[in-house]
Amino acid sequence: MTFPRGRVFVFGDAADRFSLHAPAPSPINPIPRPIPMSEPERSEQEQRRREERRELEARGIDPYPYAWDTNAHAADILDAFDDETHDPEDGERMDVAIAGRITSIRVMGGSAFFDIQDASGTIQAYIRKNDVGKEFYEEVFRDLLDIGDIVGIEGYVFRTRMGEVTVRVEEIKLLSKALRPLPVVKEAEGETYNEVTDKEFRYRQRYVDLTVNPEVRTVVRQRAQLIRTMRDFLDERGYLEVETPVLQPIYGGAAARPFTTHHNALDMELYLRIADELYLKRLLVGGLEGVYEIAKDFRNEGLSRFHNPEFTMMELYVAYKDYRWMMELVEALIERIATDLHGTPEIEHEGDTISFARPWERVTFLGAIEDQTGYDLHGASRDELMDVAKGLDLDVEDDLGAGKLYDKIFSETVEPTLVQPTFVMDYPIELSPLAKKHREKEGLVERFEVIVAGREICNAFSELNDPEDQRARFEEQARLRAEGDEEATPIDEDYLRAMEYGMPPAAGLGVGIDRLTMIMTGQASIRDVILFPLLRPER
RNA sequence: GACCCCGUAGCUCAGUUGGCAGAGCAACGGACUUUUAAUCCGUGGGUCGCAGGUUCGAUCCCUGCCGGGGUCACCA
Repeated sequence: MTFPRGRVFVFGDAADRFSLHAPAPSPINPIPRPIPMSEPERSEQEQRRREERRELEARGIDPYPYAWDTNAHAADILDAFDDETHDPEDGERMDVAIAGRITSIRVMGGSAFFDIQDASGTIQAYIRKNDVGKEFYEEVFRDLLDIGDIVGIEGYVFRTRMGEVTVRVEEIKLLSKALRPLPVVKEAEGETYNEVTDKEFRYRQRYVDLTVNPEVRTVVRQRAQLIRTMRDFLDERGYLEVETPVLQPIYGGAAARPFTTHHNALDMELYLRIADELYLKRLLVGGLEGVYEIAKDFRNEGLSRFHNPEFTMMELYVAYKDYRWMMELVEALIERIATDLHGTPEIEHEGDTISFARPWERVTFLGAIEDQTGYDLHGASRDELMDVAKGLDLDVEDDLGAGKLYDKIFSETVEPTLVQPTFVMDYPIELSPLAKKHREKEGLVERFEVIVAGREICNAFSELNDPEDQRARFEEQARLRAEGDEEATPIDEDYLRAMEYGMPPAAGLGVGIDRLTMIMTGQASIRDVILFPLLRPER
């Protein structure tokens, strides 16, 4: 605990800008300014609220006190009297202490109704001049408290003439004075008025969005529950949650361009991880058998409603299993997540009913392409793939390799058609430098993706554990890289060294948490499931 | 990266074929002691995203820029 050395009295806005104790900036050691020189002019309402704050202080009321004890949340109180005939004043009086933000005030002379929003929801409060005193009611409550302020109230529960469960205020304490006006959103008969809809406003000022658009909180909670269910599911099976490096000297595990950064003391370039895969599989070498990680990956790519440069991935690796076993696990995992969130494995998504009930349909990569296009691409050469792509009128650049061509053909012709969860199995080897060769089919690997609503949400394979094959695959990647494929991964010698000690056969899985959350919560944009999506800086 | 759309009060939005910038809510003053988008009377509030250009005059027309959204490209 530290105390300010001296109190700086503030008479006007100018005094807010600099502490009297701040050392003068020097060219050698510039002092970062907490508030820019050209502070924007304050609106009438902002000035007004600052005046109210000073008036509160002049009256000896701390506008930012330290704590307030509560014994309930709004939803608890409403739940306790959800029966419309049950009068809270029948029987024992229910005393409550709650805290939250004032979202509406309706003054009617000597009494007033106001709404308090807390984490659980909103409840109405009722305050009377006679209960709290004329001076406090008129000069503090009515004149100095505003919509947006955070308060604590104590009182008892009753039901109004209109039947609304309400807290009769016996004590009210300001807990935080809001110096900016909160947008006021009103609702009646299913209509919402003055709803804050501006996407930029909502993403940049998510704190306001969360207050004025309660459905955002629902998505936040559902995302948390989705991750909790996933973690429970994995823990129940005995898999160990681990953490691997974000800062990596060599990146790998996916086809993507990385972010670079620099470590000063070691004077070395580092990459932010694009996947967890190579480190998690090192742990299989170490004998951990079943490991998973839920973490952020970073890919230096464009933004869209499906792409945020940092995103959350769950990766799981289980020793002695293969991709067929992993399919069963994925079905069980996703079905449980859907059921936990919605009470049923069926969800509504963009007009479709999607059922995650097991078992899901299984198709093969090349089989699905043949069904959609009529082309059998088994054993096709790069040039043949190019001809097919052009025959399908796809927009392809002339220098694309076989892997990219397969990917292009598949994602253009097959992916959009897969609405119900579908396993797509057995990918061309060119697309999958870390997956084990198919035990029967030449030129393919044992890999599957799960496509739902036309989007990939999982990627998994029987993990390649033959160090010599792995080296050959890396060398192929290096060749692609030399040819200009910036997403081809570099050779990771330490990873090969680990594998040379012997990695057990294993099944691996990656699940994109953001995209899974989009589907499970019905959100059309990844920015609606990420609290603070990357935006260009404000100016 | 390309193309299309958008940016007006704290919020939601009108608007000006180029001529003093509007409404509802919010705010402020007043009335009202169980309201329900509370109501009633009154008042104030704007760099019309930014910078140029055209024009007697630009929020409006033109150009560039900034920010956002969408589609495409790339990607998971």
